[in-house]
This record gives sequence, C-alpha cells and structure tokens, in this order.
Amino acid sequence: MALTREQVVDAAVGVLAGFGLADLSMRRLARELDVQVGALYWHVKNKQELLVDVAARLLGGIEHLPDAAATPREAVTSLATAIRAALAPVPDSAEVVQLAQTMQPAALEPLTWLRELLEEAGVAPQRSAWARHLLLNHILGSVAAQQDRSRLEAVGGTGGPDLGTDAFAWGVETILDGLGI
Amino acid sequence: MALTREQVVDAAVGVLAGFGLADLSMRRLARELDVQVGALYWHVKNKQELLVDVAARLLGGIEHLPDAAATPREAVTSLATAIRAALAPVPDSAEVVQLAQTMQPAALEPLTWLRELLEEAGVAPQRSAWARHLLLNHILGSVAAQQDRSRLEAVGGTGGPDLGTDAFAWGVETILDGLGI
DNA sequence: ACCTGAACACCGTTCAAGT
DNA sequence: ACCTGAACACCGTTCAAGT
Repeated sequence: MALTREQVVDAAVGVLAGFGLADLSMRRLARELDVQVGALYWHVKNKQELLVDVAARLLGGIEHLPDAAATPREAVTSLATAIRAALAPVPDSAEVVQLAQTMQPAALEPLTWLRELLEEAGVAPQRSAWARHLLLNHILGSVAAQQDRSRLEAVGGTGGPDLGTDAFAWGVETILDGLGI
Repeated sequence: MALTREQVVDAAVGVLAGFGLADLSMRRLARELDVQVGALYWHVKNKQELLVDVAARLLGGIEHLPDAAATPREAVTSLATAIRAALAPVPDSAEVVQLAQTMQPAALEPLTWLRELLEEAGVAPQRSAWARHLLLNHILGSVAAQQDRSRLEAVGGTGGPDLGTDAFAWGVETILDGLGI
C-alpha cells in the first residue's frame, strides 16, 4: 500500500509531540516510515509546507462556537484557552504555529475565528486585526515560556500545578480590559 | 594578531544584519574571519552562547532613564519603543532575542528594566513579571510580523511609511490601559 | 594560548532510474 | 503513480596535533 500525505503528517506530529522540533527531520521521518528520504518529496513540496500541515493538525480539534450561552467576551477567552490547551502539551508547537501563520495564515482556521469573535465582542473592524495579533502573541508567548520552563525541569520535574495557567488567564483578561470590551 | 571573542560577535552581528539567521552558520563565520571552524570554539562554547552575545549586542545601545521629565507610563512606552527600534532593522532579531532570553534572561539588561519601569508606573510587584512578559511578547511579535511582511515585498518593495509602527504603538497603549496605569 | 586539519554524525533537496 | 539510490551542498561540534 502506498504512502499517503496523511501518514507523513501523522509521523511528523508524532515526532514533534514526542521529541520536539530539533528531532523532526525529513530523514528521521523517512526512517520512521520505512522509506527513503526522497519518497517524502513526492507527497510534500518541502519541509516548511509539511510544518504548515502539522500546525493545522495541532489546531484541528478546536470547535467553533463553544458556548452559545456565553457572553461575547467569554467566547474570546474560551477560544484563546482552547488554542493554548491544544498547543501546551506539544513541544515547540508555538514556533511551528508561528511559522505556519507566516507562510499560510488562512490555513489555521481557529486563529482566524479569533478576529471574528473580537469584533462580535465590540472591537472596531479597523482594530480587530491588530487586536488578534496582540492576543495571539500572548497565547504563543505563554506556550513557549511554559515549555521553556519545563525543559529546564527536565525529567526530575517537580510536577507542580501548572503555574503557567494563571499567568495566561491574567494576560487574556488584561488585554481584553485594554480593548475596553 | 589573535582572534578575539569580540570579533566573532561582530562578524555574527554583521551576517545576521546583512543576511539573516539562516545564513548565520559557524562555518560562514569562520570563512568571514579567515580561520578554520574549530578556531571559533576556542572563543565561544557553542553557537547558542554566541547568539546570546549577539542579542546582548543588539540591545546594548539602549540607554536607561531616557527622560527624567516623562511620566512613569511614558517611560515604559519610551523603552518599549527603543527596544523595537533596535531590533526592527535586523532580520530575525526577535527570534535571537527570544532564544537568548530563554537561555540567559539576565544577559539582556534592557529587558529587565521593563519590569522596574512597570512597577514604578504602578503595576503590583506580584504582577510585574507577567506584565513584562505581556509587553515583551508584543514587542517581539510586532518585530517578527513586520519583518515577515518585508520579506514578502523582497527587493521590489513599495517603500511605504512603515505601517507596523502604528500597530506597535497602539498595542503598547492597549496593554498599558489593560494594566490600569 | 591559540589555531589547523580532519573527522563524526548529521541536515534539506533534487533527480535519473526503476517498478 | 510512486519510490529507490545516490548525489550535492551544506550543518554543529570535537579533538589530536601543531606553533
């Protein structure tokens, strides 16, 4: 049975989740899939394009319209939290999303919803693109900072109660306060 | 005359400013300095340590206490703007600073001043570390976004009036508003 | 003290040739 | 259509040996 692009992305997500971006090489992927390196280039144009698919997969499980009952502001908070939760367990996920966002912004749907929700919550259309960036920088920065910390703890981790969550939630509230919504 | 660590850092900053992080390899540096690669490793422990020095150099020209006459809030804005101005012309500088910040936070003095100024402006000491991160993520995110845009324009650039500046200033004000200072 | 030469163990990408 | 084999042009790091 022939290799599929799906399988290549699966393997890439697996290596990223298990070992981080430094170990995610095309050659490692080929080994994992029992093919030669060149075979991968029939299914993906290059590594960057593959990473866009990886980012999309990481964010793929996020649902739109989480709570019809919530206030518009709570809807923003809820989506931001869902994005963070999806990225937090995967090492270097913030870097991968940032890259994908730069190369193909439209490929990461949940990140575009952020702008819509901000407008529904009262942010002016002229400001919503900037506001989305502000929020996204906070989300990705929080994820990266938390993962850097856990890298230092290494295996002898303290197993603490996820201190990053408080800082993250506070940051979201601070931004929304600043937006006056 | 023997090679110095200073010269290695100089060369690294030069390659980064001129060609970006992708071209900043130890081998390229050795070529530029007319030595063998191994020679570099007598002056720096590894590439990461060198990049910390590069980041420190990029931020090294920033002065503390810019305006004694300014309000505390203006002092924060002024420092944030100075940091952005120092990084904006150097490709991939945000990535390099983020790496350095992770590896040796104390090595980047101007970034530590940000916290002090925020406290002087009225941010509670328990919140000032989080607030600094929020602001820093905005600064670095703005720099990266602007450089990504100018990468797409490439050589045939429109030469527009630096649209990123407005978004940056607005973001700083929004964060400070959210902090209630 | 400072550097060379050479090696080790990797990379991403391409492409003729096979099936 | 899909993959192999092999090459091209690179990496970061180490280290005996030279001066």
